[in-house]
Amino acid sequence: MNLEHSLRSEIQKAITALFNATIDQVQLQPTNQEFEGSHTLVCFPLTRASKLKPEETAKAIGDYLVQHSGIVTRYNVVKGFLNLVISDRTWAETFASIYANKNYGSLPANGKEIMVEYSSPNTNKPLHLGHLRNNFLGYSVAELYKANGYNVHKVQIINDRGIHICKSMAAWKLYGNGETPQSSGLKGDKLVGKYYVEFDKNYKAQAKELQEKGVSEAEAEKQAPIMKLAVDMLQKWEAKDPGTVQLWKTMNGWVYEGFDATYKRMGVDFEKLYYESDTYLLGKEEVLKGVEKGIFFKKEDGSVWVDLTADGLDQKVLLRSDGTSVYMTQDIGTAILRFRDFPKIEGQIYTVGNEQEYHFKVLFLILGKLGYEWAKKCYHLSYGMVDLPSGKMKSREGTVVDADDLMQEMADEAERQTRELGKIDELSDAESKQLFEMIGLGALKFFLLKVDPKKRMLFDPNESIQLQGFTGPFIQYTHARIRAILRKAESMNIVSTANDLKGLSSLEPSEREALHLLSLFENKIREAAKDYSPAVIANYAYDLAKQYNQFYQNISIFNEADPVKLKFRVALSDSIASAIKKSMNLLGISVPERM
RNA sequence: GGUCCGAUAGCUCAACUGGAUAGAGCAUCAGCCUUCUAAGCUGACGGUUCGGGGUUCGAGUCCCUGUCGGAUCACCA
Repeated sequence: MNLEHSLRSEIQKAITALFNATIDQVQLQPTNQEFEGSHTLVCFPLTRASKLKPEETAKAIGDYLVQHSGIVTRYNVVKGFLNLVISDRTWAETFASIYANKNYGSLPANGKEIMVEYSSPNTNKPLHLGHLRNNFLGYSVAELYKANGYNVHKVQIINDRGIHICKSMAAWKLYGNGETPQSSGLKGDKLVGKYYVEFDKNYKAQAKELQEKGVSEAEAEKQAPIMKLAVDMLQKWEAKDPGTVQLWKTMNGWVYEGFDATYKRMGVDFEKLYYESDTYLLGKEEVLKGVEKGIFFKKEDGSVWVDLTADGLDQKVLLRSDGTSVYMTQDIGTAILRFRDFPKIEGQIYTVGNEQEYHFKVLFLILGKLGYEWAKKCYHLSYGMVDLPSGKMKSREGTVVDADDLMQEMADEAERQTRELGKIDELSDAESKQLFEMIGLGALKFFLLKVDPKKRMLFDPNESIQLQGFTGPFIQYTHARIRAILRKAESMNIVSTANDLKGLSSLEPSEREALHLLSLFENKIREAAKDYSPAVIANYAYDLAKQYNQFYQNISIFNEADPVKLKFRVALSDSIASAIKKSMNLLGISVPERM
């Protein structure tokens, strides 16, 4: 039984009976704290049907509901707002049905499939803070769709080819002396990243030197020997030169090993990986087909373009005059390949930063022009940049926050603060370590996910390691607290069944509030997926935990003499712990048994 | 310059998509551990929702306009 549905239908009945009208949009909202009640009907829009003043309309509906619905016990009217008080018996029934439903918080399978792309790094540099937001977001949105009944495929596209990786390769060849992750003790992605920096340093020095000799800036940038080497390697790679391909494979291999370790610690996973080196040729084919069909056009120099002026955009290049593909070409190929691999998906969600909004607008238009119906179901989950207190992250200024380092710092800080509180003496070393990791990552993920994804956000390191207030650890702590209650109940052999709870006669305000929040869980799961926003769940989990703590503070569970109330309180605690756990799991965060 | 985002308490963020006296956390101050975990709870302080017009029963939310930030408009990815 869904309380809100029942209430809405009772209100409809009342409107029909009283005013002989049907209203498609019943405006129901939570009641403000200062008034009695939980649900409020906004009556202003109903005055046209009722032909009464808002207050009179509210009163009429209120009276009707009290007399006929069996849900509402009393009401009050403030201006045009009808504040409804739900009977405790109804609350008890609502809770009994939630408690009996083991799958509460997961909607039934809907037979639909969807694909979520996230992460999608370049292979020349280690992952950083921006990737963390991307990964946590993508992972969470995928989990949200699962909870909404979808079959979800998590994928990424790895940008494994192009000039960027050739730069690392060139620098390694020149200065590497055969260094490997094994010989250096460096993580593979870090090692390759080191040579990317090395490239940049030498490149700049060489270009500067040339300029001092009187070469123009543009020319110097082309003439720098290390750049020539990188470009040469790119051409050799495209020509499948064995030595170059071998080095490319080796260095990318190092990067993947490094990434795997980072992904593992982040707790994200992928069903299938796509590599641009595999998809760019397909994209090229599709573009050439498009030229034949007259969807795209070729210029005299041989370059291929799409004309999007009719859509209010520009002309956009799809193949260079030398016939090589650009970023867009690859993305066309990747998209098509994915729908071949997973024919049942209805669409794709691309988790990519908002600096690429224009790119995806163009991509979806092109796919539509190529005749793919599913282009309409492709969505760019565009998220804002992560700024530091000092401003944007800039690799040149060394302000990039490394993903591995950050996760380690969070775990260390969690350890420091946990030890200081001294509550975990009975845990083994291994358990403790696991707990620090859970808390540190929980804090980090929650910090990055609690903000609306669309908005740019500020990452303040000092604030992110906070474990009090609106944070992941606060919620984890609440869960651990409830688990302690449940362990005690178990040891006292207190077992609650949905049937026991029907005899419940009255509720305390804090119980009613907690129960009300609990009843909103599935709505929140729908809303979060619809808006592609884990922040909805983060806020919900926080509200729920906060409300539980208030209940916990006000009411002593085990001092209750009435056995039905005692059982109810244990059962309510159980259901809330479970909702907290599921919510946090939707964010990719685990919750501990004790902390 | 064109297009698209954003601006809410000292700071970081909410506000159920047009509803009531705009809410949390942090910070500051004052209370609460003999009780189920004080990573908690209660209270105080804190607002011209960037400025100016408009739409209507009602605007932080919609429209116009100005200011300030950001992104984007490559034969880069």
